[in-house]
Amino acid sequence: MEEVRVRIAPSPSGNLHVGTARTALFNFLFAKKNNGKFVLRIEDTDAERTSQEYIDNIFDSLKALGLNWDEGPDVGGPFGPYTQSERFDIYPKYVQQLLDSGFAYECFCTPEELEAEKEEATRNKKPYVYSKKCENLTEEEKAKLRAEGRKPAIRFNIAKAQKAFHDSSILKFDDLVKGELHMDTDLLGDFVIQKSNGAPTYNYAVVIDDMLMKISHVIRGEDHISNTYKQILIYEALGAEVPKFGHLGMILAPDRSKLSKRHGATAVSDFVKEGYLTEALINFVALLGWAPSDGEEIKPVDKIAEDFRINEISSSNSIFEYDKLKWMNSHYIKMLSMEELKKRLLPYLEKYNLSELTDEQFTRMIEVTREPLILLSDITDAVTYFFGETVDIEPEVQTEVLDTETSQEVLKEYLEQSKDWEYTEENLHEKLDTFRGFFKEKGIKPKVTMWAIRAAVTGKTRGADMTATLAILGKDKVEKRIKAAIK
RNA sequence: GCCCCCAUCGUCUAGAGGCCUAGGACAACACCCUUUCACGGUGUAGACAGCGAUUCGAAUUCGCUUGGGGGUACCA
Repeated sequence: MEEVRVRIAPSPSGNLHVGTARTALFNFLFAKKNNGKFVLRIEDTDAERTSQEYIDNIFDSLKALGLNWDEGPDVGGPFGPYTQSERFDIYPKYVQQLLDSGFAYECFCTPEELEAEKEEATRNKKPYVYSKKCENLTEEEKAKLRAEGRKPAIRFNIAKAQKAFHDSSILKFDDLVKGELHMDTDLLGDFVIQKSNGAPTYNYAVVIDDMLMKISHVIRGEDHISNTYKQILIYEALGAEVPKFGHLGMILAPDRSKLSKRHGATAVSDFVKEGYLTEALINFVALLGWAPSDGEEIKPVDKIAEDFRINEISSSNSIFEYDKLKWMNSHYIKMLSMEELKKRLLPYLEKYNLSELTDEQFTRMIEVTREPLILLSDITDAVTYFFGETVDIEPEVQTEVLDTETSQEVLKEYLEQSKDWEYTEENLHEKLDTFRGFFKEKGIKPKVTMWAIRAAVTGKTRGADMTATLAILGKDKVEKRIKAAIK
C-alpha cells in the first residue's frame, strides 16, 4: 500500500481556530494510525490578510496541542517549500499544461461583464454559471483584446474535463466519512484557476500542492465539499492520481451559528489565555464527532490514535458546548502533578506578591485551593485572601455573618482562647475541634462557629480548608483580621 | 433562488433490521458525605423530527415533508 500522507493547510489570516485544530487533529490521528506522514502547509496566497504573527500563532498552537508535523515550513521535507507564497513559480507550469491540453482557456471578461452576467441570472431567477463566452475565442480576437490592454484570467473547462473522464455530467466520489457524494458538474461553472494578475486561485493551488506533496488523503471540513468536484477534475485533467477525500462536519456555536468571537474563545490561544489546558482542549475536540470504543472519554491523543477509525467519525455537525470542555478541563487540572500545576498557575498569580509566602506555604496554598479549579485562571480569585495584611469583606458576608451577635461572640472568644495557639495545621486542627465543642455546648452549631472565623479571616463564606488557611496565614495576620472584624 | 450535506435526551454521542421497555458522558435536579464551597458517591428526569413505504419485525432500509448547516467569487 502506498504511503499515507495527510496535511493541514491553514491560511494565516487569523489565530489558529479550534475548528482548524480539530481538522488538524483528525489528520494527525489518521497519520498516526496508518503510520503515515502529517504535513503542515501554510496557505498564504492572500498576502493582504496574512501576517507573521498569525503564522507564529499557528505554529505555537499546533505544537502546544501536541500535533507535531513531520514536514512543514520550519522543519522542511522532501516536497518543499511548504509555504504557498514561496511556491508561486511552480503554478504557471501546470496552468500551461492545462492550456495546452485544452482543459483551460483564457478569459478576458472584465469584472463589470461578469457582474452583469450574474445580475442577469438573478433577475431571471436562474442559477449563475459562467457563460463560457471566452471559451472559443480565436487567436485574432485574443490578440485584439490583449492589444486593448486586457490581461486574461485562466478558467478551467469543467464540461470538457467531465466529458473526458466521466460518462455523464454527474461526478461521484467516495467520501471517507460521508460515503458516496455526487454533484452535477453542469452547475459548477468554469472557475478561474489563475487570476489576471498571474496568481493562482485557491482551488487550483491546493491541487497542485497536494499533488506535488503526494498527499494521499485529504481530510477537511465539509465546507469544502463543493470544491472537491472542481479539484477532482483538475487532478484528472492533469493526469494525476486523485487522493481520497474525507469531509468532517462543522463545529457550531450553541446557537447553531458559526462559532465566532461573540460566543467566547475561538482561537486555541484564546482558550489557553482563559485558563484551559491544551490537553483538555484537544481531548474535548476529539469527542466532537468521534467516540472512544471503550467509552473512556478522558484519553490522551496517543491513546485516541490507537482507537481512531476515520469511517467512524460522525458526519453531522456538532455544537461546541463549553460546559463539557470545562468539566474536562477541571479533570485535567486534577491530574496535574503539584510541580506542573504550580508552574502553570504562575501566570495567573502575577498580581500577588508571592514573597509573602515561603515555598512551603505556597505549595500548601495551592494544595488546598486546587480542588475546585475549573480554569487555571480561577486560581486568581481562589487565593486572594492569602495575600495582604487585611482582607476585603464581601458586603453580604458582612451583613449576614459578621454583623450577627453570635459571630461577634465567636470572634471575641477566638481571640481569647487562641492566644497561645501554635499555628501548625496539626495543632490548629485539634484546637479548633475543642473550640467548636465549646460553642456547641452553648447551642451554636459547628458550622456557624466556623463561618464566623472564615468570614473574618477570608472575607468570604466559601474557600479552602479552614485549618490549612489559618496555618498558612499565620497567627499574626489571623489575629489582625479578626480584630478588624470585631466591632 | 439553485446545488450539496446532515438529522437519537438541552449538548457530545453508543446504536450497521430482532440484543433497545434505546446505553454512556456533560449539564440539570434530589439525596449522602462534609467546619463552607467544591470534590466524591448514589439516584431522578430527559431523545430515535414528522408522515408514508419495505418487512413477521425499523432508531437502523427507501421516499416525501420539515428543520439545521454548507456552497454558489479573479476569498481561502
